[in-house]
Amino acid sequence: MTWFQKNRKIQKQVEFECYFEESQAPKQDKPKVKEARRSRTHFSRFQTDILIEAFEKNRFPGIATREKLAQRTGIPESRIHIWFQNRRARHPGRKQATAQLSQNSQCPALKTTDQPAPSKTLSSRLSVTTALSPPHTPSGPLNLSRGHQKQLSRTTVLQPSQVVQGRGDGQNSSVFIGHLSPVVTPGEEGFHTQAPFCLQIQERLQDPGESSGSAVPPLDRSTRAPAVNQHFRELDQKHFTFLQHWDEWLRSMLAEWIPDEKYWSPGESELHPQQVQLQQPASISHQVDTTPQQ
DNA sequence: AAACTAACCTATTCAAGCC
DNA sequence: GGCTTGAATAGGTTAGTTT
Repeated sequence: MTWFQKNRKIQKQVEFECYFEESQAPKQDKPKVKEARRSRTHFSRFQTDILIEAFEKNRFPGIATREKLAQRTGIPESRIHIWFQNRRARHPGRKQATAQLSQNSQCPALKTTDQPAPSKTLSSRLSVTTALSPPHTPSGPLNLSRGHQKQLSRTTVLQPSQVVQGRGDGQNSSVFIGHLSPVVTPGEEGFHTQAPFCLQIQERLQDPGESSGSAVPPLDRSTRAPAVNQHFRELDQKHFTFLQHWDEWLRSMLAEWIPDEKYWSPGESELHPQQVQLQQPASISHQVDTTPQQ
């Protein structure tokens, strides 16, 4: 499908370029037959139920899951892919992400099952998300000296879906996928980070490369407070140490990038409660201490 | 390193089929 | 005719491969 899409695009371009030449030349009878649409697929109740069940578990199934679903339902994988695309578009969840973000100034990396699919609007906003290696990755510590600025300066504007879910094609292999995400928005006096930072943790799933619509609760400010999220208490010591190192590292990087502390410091006074309160998916809310540590 | 490619995404639109 | 929803398209991304 991708191949044909691209070739149609190229073909159109060629046709456009040749347009004037052809208009001069005698017309040849070359009827451009557009192939008929694929006939509408009718899903049975049984098939739909399976797909809906899968959708509720995971809005972004990877190829492995799609193929399993294809086997279970007898529907071609390509149709399942389309079905999930349409479903995501038409069942975005309770709230609109963009509205939510603009109102609550939340990190774009935050997304839960109940939140809508990430929108293009979001990526077109001035949302700068940096995806960086952690200071102590499972493969070893990261050298944070100034001599390694190249790595630090690698700033990428990511599609929210990629921030949140990673790739759906099985290419994420790390246990934790973290993103430092200061949401930078143009303000009257320059640029402002709207939240200190958000850290998205994604646990290894049954299919290691696969993403899930249900995000693990983000590391919020409470990780710096005595009342540590229950969720993180449950992490083993190794992972927790890793997170602590990361937290420190992120703040050191912020201090370096944005020397003016008022733009990123988690100082209590600058933050509006709305900016601190983090959304928790209903399914895990019982595990997490969501009380803002004001 | 740059170009290319595959796979993925969202947003939008078209259109079949049901009521 | 309106609504739901599968299919198609446009335009974007990342990551892996090739040149």
